[in-house]
Amino acid sequence: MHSPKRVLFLDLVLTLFRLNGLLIAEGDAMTKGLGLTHARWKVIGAIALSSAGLTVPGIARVLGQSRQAVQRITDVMVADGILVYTENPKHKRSALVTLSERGQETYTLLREVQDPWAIRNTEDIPTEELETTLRLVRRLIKKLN
Amino acid sequence: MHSPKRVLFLDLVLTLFRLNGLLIAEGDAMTKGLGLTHARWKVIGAIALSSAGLTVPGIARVLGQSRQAVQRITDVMVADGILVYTENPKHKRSALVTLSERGQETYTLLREVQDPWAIRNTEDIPTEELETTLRLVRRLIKKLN
DNA sequence: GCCATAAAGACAATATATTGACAATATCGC
DNA sequence: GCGATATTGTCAATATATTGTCTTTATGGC
Repeated sequence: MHSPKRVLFLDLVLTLFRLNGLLIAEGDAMTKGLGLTHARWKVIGAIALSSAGLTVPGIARVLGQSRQAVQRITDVMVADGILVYTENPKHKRSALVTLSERGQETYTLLREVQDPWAIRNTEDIPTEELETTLRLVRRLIKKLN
Repeated sequence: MHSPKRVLFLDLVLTLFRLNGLLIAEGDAMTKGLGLTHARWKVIGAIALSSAGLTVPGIARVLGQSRQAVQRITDVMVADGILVYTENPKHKRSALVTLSERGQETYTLLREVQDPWAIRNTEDIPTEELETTLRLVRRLIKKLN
């Protein structure tokens, strides 16, 4: 059982855990001035990146967490006036979660720190490598579903 | 600011969050019979994969979390007889965290489910792609440090 | 060796996430 | 349409993680 891919894979998994933690810490540091926590900017980011519109369980699937955890944070964010539950034409019970006007302003501010950060982090990385990685990550996700 | 790499990167970050969650869920399902939780098998995995030996803050760095969170779980695992704090020749105060005899047995059982899983998940993925991804992930980690 | 700076353990407060369970409602194959 | 199955919202208990703070000790440059 000395498959080199086995070790490579387990190493990758561990390294992904680490990157995950660092990304969250980085995001929190970056958004400190905006009154956001990672639980919040993750939700905002997921909504913003989705073209179709997302329900609470949909956000949970995209973020890889339990729908209950997402429900909790979206409820708070709706109460805070950042998000709005809007009617879902495709599902009578499960509302679409959208950005309120204030939420959009917050997202604009988020983009102002996030965009330069994203560009800074990728300027010396070939597009091709980013694509390969994204493809592989998606492939792994498909296996785990 | 229509850098395609920007969108690619943000998409990657979100996708990594998702994979992270799925990996944890998968690991928990896989280790259910061993009485392990993800907080525990992550620590065991980190120790096992490190050749040098790790301290509590060292494990925290590898896993990308706070040293306090790791301290908490290692304290519990030492109390449970899975881990042992052993003297650290390189640092007088910060003990090395090692597997007890029972911890090693647990690790053996862990390997028995983990190895087939790792092989199964990579059998149709070229080694080269795994290496590219691991390299890119490491590169991002370095930037975020 | 000395000293400024960094690292580590410890404790507490709080935030976030998982898990399990239940009722209500959608969805989809037929 | 109908009915089995899956999904969703909700509530509660618990586990896990972050953050802030303080004290104690290492570490590394001089």
